[in-house]
This record gives sequence, structure tokens and C-alpha cells, in this order.
Amino acid sequence: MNRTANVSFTNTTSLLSDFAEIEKDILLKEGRSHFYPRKKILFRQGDSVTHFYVISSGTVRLFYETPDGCEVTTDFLVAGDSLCSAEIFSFSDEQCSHAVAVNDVTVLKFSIEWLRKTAGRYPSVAFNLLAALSQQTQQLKTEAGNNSMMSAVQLAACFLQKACVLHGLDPAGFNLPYNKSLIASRIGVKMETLSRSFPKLKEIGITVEDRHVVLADLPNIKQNVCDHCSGTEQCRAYKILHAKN
Amino acid sequence: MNRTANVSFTNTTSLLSDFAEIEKDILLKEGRSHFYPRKKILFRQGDSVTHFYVISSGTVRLFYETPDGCEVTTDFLVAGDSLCSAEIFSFSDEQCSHAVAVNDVTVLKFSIEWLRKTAGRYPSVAFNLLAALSQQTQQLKTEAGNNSMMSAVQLAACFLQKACVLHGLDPAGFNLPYNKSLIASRIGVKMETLSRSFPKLKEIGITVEDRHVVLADLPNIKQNVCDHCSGTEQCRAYKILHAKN
DNA sequence: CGATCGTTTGATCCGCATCAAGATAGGTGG
DNA sequence: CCACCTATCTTGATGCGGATCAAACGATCG
Repeated sequence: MNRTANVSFTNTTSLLSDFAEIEKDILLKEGRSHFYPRKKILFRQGDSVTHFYVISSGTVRLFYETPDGCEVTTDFLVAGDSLCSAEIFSFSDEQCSHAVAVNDVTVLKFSIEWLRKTAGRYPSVAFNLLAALSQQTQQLKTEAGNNSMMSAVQLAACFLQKACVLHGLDPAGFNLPYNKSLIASRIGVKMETLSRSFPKLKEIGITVEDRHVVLADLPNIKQNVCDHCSGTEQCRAYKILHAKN
Repeated sequence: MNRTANVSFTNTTSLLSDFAEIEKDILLKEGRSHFYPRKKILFRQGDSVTHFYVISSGTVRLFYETPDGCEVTTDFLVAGDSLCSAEIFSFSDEQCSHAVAVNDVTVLKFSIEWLRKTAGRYPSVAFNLLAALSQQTQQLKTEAGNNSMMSAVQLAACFLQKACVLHGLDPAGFNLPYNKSLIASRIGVKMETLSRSFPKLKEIGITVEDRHVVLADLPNIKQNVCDHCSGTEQCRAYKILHAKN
């Protein structure tokens, strides 16, 4: 587990992207780089929280198991995103979800004791943690709202647009970064339902054939991603939502 | 707007309950006490975030409006809970929901500038904010999971148990602290559906007649509240969930 | 070449929303 | 005191969306 120097943090909404250079140095010096091959588990639901992670490359899937054995995917995380930011300062020290590498993944690991100590010593570190947590909370809120109000077709449309932006892909044509079953699990519908939504997506300019996706009529897709679907009229999901009225 | 000395923070999971005495003093000295009568609006969705609030007494409802005019209640907050904790440190300075007094409410208000400054000066204040945010995030996560997996009957059962604990009521018999339409809006179902779930609730020992509720067979209700339904076998919603198998 | 995985497609069922019509209670004015 | 009204809630009938069960298809792999 050697240290790495060439870590890139591309995600503009990430925890670290936003740090001043001094704090970045502090963190990069302390962080131990770890490699997880595809399908390797980073931690399991119920494990005690020992580390804070920042993803350097690859994609991590968070999911939990319901008592009846059903997997619910709560998020996909990419380079620059952090894991266990909420867990560090909460009362329970148990992981509330599994984390598994979707593809080959490298992360920086920090012990939670060190991070707590450092947050106490450097206010700017604490502030950045606060900002990261705030954003997570906001995102969860809007997502909770969306999920309860949107149909399977709308959810699929949103997901594809978000995935395109998140992974920096070309809307004019790209390959799905993960299985369709994972996508279904992420948007909270069954595989069969997701499958049936593709013909309907085609009608509104989203073509999905095998792994290949085309998002037509959306040159400025970044502005169209629907974190706040309900509010922004450029959003495709918004249009779908109101097509019927 | 006079200052108040006799503020009680009963909620054990609240932001302030957990502060050391010194920090409590700092906050209580700065906080301005405000009174909001029943139905008065604290702030509206889209307003710019100017203050951080801690509830001294009463109940506040958070909700947002969908484009088609439907109200979605995201939370009820009671004495000791805080408002806008996530908003203070996030990029957007817009309120993402309305806040309205369910009954007569008193709050302590702090300007966000002051709180940011104070969090920078006193690490323990920053830590308590981190802890509060962490907890909020965790709660949102489990709730998002629950909502997608639970039926209307299960959601109603959960809500009644939580409400009982949250408001410190007697499970052997209490009156609903709010309208049934608000409850329906909170658990994300229509009034009619909530209404139809009451007969089914009776079968599992939850009696609802008009405003009066009895939670039978649950002497230790606090242990039964289902923040983590999926995991705890004592939880009534867990039992409902698995009654069919 | 069969075997397994991921996906599609079809048939059916169930839960919740919707629309519509009472029911009950609290409040107001005559 | 009664008639009326509105808010809140209940009950019934119907329709739709998504889950479930089941079968088949194509691709990859040993």
C-alpha cells in the first residue's frame, strides 16, 4: 500500500476539490492509498467504522440488504467523492451499508481518529467537512422528494442524464458504466420495469440499445441534470412529468 | 423580541442537548427568542437563508410544493431540533422548503454569519454541528430506504410510534398532535389510503379512533421505534413486513 | 456445445391514486 | 335553538403502475 502523488479530484462537488492547497497537502500526506479490484468489498453493513475514504479513481457502489434479502443501492460514488463522512461524527459506529468496487478502484484512507483530531485543529478542515455533509444532506432531501413523486420512466431518464454528467461521458453516445440490474436497484424499481421503460424513453429522445445510450436534443446536458427536477424547467424529467397535463 | 432564560431542550438527539455548558452559554446569550403563532410561516421555499433556528417549544412542519401544487411534508420538528443546519454551510443560500408553525412556537434565532464565525472559533461548536448534520444524514438515508420498501400500513405504524416517542406521549392512549391529512402528507400517501389503513392497524394492536390512539402490547415503545426498521426485530413495522411470509 | 448470466417480453395480480359520495363535528348567523 | 356551512375524515367504485411469476432470447465462457 504505497502512497500516491498523482491523485486527481475531478468532481467539482467533492469534498477535497474545494480545499485550500494547505489542507490538501495535510490530507494527501496522511492518506494511505489502497487498491480494490472489481467486485472487492471495501466494507460491509454492520462493520465498525474505522476509516474515512476519498476515491481517487473508479466507481464504488453503496447498498444495503433488507431482511428479505433484497439489495437496495443507495449511491454510486466516483473520483473525488468521500465515504463515511456522515459516519465519523455520528453516535453509531456501525456502517449502515455495504461498499463494493464496481470496477477497479483506488482510494485514500484516513483513520477516523486522525480526521477528528485534524478537524479540531484546522477549522478549515472542519468547515469543508461541514460543507460536504451539508451538500449530502441537501441531495438526500431532494432525492427523497423526487423518488416519491416520479414514475419509473422519469427516474430512468434522470438517472441516465446524471450518470452521463457524473462520469463525464458524451451525451451524443456512450456506453452504460454499469449493469442494468444495478441501475434498476439504484432507482428503486425491478429490472423488468426498467426494461419496459426504454421504449417510452425513446419517444422523448433517450435511446438505449444494449449498453449504448444516446441523449438527443440536449447539448447542454450539465444544466439539465435534475437535482432539483421539480424546479428547473429545462430538465427533461420535468418535461416528462408535465407532458400529460 | 426579548431574550429568554427558561429554555428547555428535551430532545436527546437535538443539536444543543449535547453541548457542553460553555457552548450552551455562548449560544443562549446570542440567540434571540421569537414567537410564531399557529399557522405562521417561519420562512418560505426560495427565501434566502439568513438564520439558524433552534426550537424552544412547539412543533414546526417542513414541506415543499411540487410544480403541480402538491404539498410534500418532509419533517416535523420539536423542541430542541434545529432548522437550516444543512443550509448554513451549503453552496445554495435558498431555503429548499417552507417552514410553518403547527401550533404556537418559540425559537431561538442566530444569524448565519455569527454561527459560521463561532464555529470557526470554537471547535466544539463545529463538532456539534457536524454531529447534528451527521445524524440528519443518517436519518435521511434510513428513511429513504424505508419509504421505498414499506407499504402504507407499515409507514402509518412507524409514524404513530415515532410520533408517540417524539412528543413524549403515553402509548396506552394519546391524542394525535396533528391532522390526519398532515400525517398522510408526511408518510407520502393520500388521505384516503391512510384512512383505509386504520382497520388494518387495529389487527396488529394499533387503535386509531378519531384523534385518539392506543399502541397496545408495547410497554417499551422507545426501543421499538423503527429508525432502522429493517434491522430490529422488536420493531412492529418489521413484524408487519414479515407477517406474510 | 451446453451452461450460466444479463436482459427482454408476456400474463397476471395487488396496492395505491383517483374520483365521487356520504358522514361527523365545530362554528356561524338568523 | 335550529338551519347552514365548512373542515375533516370515511367509504365505495374504478383504473393504472409497477411487482411478480414465467418463459424465451442473446451473449459470453468453460
